[in-house]
Amino acid sequence: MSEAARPAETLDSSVRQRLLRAASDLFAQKGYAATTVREIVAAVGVTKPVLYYYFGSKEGLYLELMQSTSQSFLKLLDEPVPAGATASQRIKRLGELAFQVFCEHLQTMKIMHAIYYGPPQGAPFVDFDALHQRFQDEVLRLVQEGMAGGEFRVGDAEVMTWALLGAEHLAMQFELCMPERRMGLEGLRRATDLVLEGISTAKA
Amino acid sequence: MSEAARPAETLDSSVRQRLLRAASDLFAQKGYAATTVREIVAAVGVTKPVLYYYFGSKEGLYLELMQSTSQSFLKLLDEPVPAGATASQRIKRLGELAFQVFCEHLQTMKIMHAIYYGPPQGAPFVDFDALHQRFQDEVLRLVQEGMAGGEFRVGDAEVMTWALLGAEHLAMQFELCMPERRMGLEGLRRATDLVLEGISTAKA
DNA sequence: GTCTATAAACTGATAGAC
DNA sequence: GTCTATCAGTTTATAGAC
Repeated sequence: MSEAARPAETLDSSVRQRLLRAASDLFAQKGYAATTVREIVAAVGVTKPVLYYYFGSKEGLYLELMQSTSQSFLKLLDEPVPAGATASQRIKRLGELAFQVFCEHLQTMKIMHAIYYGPPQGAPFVDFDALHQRFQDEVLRLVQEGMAGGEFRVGDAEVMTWALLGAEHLAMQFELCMPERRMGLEGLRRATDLVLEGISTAKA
Repeated sequence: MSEAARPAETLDSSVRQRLLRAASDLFAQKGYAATTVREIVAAVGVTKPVLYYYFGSKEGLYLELMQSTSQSFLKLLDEPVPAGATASQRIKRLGELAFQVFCEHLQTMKIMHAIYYGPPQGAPFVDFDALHQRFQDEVLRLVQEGMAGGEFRVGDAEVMTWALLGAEHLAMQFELCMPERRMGLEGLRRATDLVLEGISTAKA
């Protein structure tokens, strides 16, 4: 509708976007249950019906946050890879893109982690495991591909996947909880390279 | 007093221990804030004053759980290593012991993660970062030791540490959230070996 | 001291005017 | 699209009986 016709700048500062932003900040800081609809709308400077107009409910707003972030990750899996890329390059590319999406949605990732590791807080169920599994499967597939193509040493592809995902998860956790000592994209690259060198047939 | 003189079996099933166990189960399942003192004592079959006698408060009980688990981890850092052990062997040993402690205190670790990643829930502050940092520092030290001794390739010891810790963290996260697909101690060993082989000068 | 009954406050959510 | 006004359900606090 008219919303789609707006320039991008207007969209980013739209009430809808500002509500999403305020909610993600508050949910991340205080938790889903402890954050009230009143606080969210007050932070944006609008009234409650505006929130219900856009999202139907507090749960709807939460789900919008979760699903939009999940979609950003899932999109990475369907993106076309550069022609002629090696398995190593594809693994690195996927890992880096996922890390960037993670950083762009840092507040939402904080909420996800809090719900995932902690009590549900009354928030509607979201299948975080499935998302994680999709990614793990894709990395496993890429490792098996590289192994079949002679790029990686013959071995247990699952163990190699664990080593690769471990670096990824650690980089994400640092970003979330210890930003002052974070690995950053560059640290993730170097740790991933280290693992990839270890499983590669070619010697650096 | 008399408590110290009791045989170990009696200690494990003492009211104090049963309170700790019940509290860790409830905190892990429902969160610290949502768990009432009433529920804890009801689960053990005692009255509230019993809890206040042993721990002073709900906070005191919580801190006892956190500190006893933290101590189990910190003890690993001070334990004497087998004479003549290589850096690889020391790293593997530390990682495996830490993983075992993690599994033994699984419920408490669940609480730690919930507090660490989520809202404080009114729980008293515990410096989880410091504990994590102590471990990371120790692994880094061992990597540097191995590098100085020619056991590991010359490179960025911090990056190597990240790769090693990544596998450890992933194994712990699986144990916590996806026990049905867990790496287990054996998976951790193999992933750690993979990384260690990659940074070793000796070829397997 | 402990329990129950009730009141006050706050929650997510809605109706209807503009 | 946004507002004012208000809903019903829940939690929280407290007063008062036991």
